[in-house]
Amino acid sequence: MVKICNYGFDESFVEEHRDMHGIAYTQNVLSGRYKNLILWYLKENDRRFGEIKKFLTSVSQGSLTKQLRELESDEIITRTVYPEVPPKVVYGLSKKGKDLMPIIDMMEEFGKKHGR
Amino acid sequence: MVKICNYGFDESFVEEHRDMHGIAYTQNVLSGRYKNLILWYLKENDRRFGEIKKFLTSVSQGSLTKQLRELESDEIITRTVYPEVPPKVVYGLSKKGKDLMPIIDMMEEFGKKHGR
DNA sequence: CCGTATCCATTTAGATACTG
DNA sequence: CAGTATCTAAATGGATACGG
Repeated sequence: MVKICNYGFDESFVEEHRDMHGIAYTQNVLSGRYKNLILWYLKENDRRFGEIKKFLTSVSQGSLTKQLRELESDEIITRTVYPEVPPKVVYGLSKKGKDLMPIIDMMEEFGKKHGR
Repeated sequence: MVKICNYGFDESFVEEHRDMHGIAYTQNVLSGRYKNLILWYLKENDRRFGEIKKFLTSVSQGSLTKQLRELESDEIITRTVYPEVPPKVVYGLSKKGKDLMPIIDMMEEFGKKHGR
């Protein structure tokens, strides 16, 4: 399938499904092993790369970088580099990312209610 | 990583992150290329296998079956077989699945607002 | 400290053929 | 009609080594 729009559905599919365009987009933004957890963690505070890595005990550095880059390019999170030695990089929610928080909250609620 | 609880995080991780147990569970339930779209489609009406397949123009039969089986085993959807010839199988939202609808709605809304 | 690059393992999905 | 079985392709994530 040829991808357009960075969210995994081809042109004709999107054309035929204008109605559900939105849900496909959001699914793509959130698709990724750790993205929900990262956003949940950023909800309370901005965090440094190392903090996030430590929080997600089992993620590899490469995978974490990839997920953060995707969230950044989707403009869900911001990335601020402090030109120090050693370097310091802080991640935080963008305005768009904050718009996502009600969804994160409801996912948390649903899981709390129905998860084992 | 050893999987427990069918949602991709190992025992020690879950133990250390009781707080966010819920979000990990929900992410797992919704993870899958077409699950959001299927749920969105079932929101209005119960649907037959063939209808869903036709709606998701690009999904293969095997993939669709897999996604439906997962949603069924997570008790998000119900599957009703009518013993006719030719067979008729109808999928619908369970009570738990209906609990998911506010999340689906908000995802749709977010995407409508922010997606290109 | 916070990455990138490379390679490899696992997971997930599509294509095709066949069946009650 | 609504599957199952098998094979293959693609996407995703982990491990390791190295760099500014």
